[in-house]
Amino acid sequence: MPELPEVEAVVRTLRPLVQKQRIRSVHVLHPIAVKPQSASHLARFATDRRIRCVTRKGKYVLLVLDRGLLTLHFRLDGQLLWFSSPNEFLERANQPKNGVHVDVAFEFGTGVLGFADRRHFGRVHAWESIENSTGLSSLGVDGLSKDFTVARFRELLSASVRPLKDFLMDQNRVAGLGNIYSCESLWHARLNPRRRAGSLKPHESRRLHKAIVSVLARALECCLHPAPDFRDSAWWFQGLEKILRVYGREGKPCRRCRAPIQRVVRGGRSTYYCRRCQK
DNA sequence: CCTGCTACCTGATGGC
DNA sequence: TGCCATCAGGTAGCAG
Repeated sequence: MPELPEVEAVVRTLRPLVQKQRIRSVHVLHPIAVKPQSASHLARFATDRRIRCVTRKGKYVLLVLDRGLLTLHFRLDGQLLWFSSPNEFLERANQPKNGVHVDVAFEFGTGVLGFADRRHFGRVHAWESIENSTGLSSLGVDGLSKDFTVARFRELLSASVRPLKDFLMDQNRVAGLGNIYSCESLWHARLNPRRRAGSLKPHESRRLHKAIVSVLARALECCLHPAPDFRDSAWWFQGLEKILRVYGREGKPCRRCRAPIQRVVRGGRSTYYCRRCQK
């Protein structure tokens, strides 16, 4: 459940389920999901704590407790599941027949929240404070926040010599963009992914800022309708493909100028762009 | 400090 | 059908 809009939609769905609830118990079924922390640390930390609020920073979900906080990160394939009772959880989770996969579960008075990721990339961590988490504390300005202004964005761009694509993927500059929405933003802004961040003219950085904001807002709208369904393990965001203009369209005509879309690979990640109209 | 590369895992898909 | 290669929406950790 990767990029910022998807995570935001998850947070909004999760909030009414667990906010103000007390965590009765914690079950770590696959300890790899809490690495490099330990199952006992997470259990000790979270058991009997109340969730003060559910929020988000970049692609991290934050469960702020009455003391400390938990972070959930879905990486590539993680998702949340909701079971209406401990009984339902026991019957459905990690059963050999038709079982849904669960790595970590939090039991509440109203139901059980499962964190699932069969690929075991996703993580659940416990922290005394945000500052204690290197990943969290170094995050840049959130792409959906009010602090993401053109002026701030220009400052960040001018301080970097990296290619725009790498710059946008760097969570420590602007937090929340991943591979898909980086490609999409660059396409909307008509900018070549290889351009150096610091080389943008003022009108170009304004264009890119506007593109990022609108791409994220549009995707979020899409992610909220319909809202995530944690009861259905097969559920996934619908209709995102119809808002994508360039991602995944290698060889197909650019929706602006009809030139074929290029795919280039770096570090195992694909970048899609139009050679003709992204300069 | 910055940058670039690899490891971490599993499942789906497509070519032969 | 089976086998193999490739691909997947991400980040931490490391070397240079």
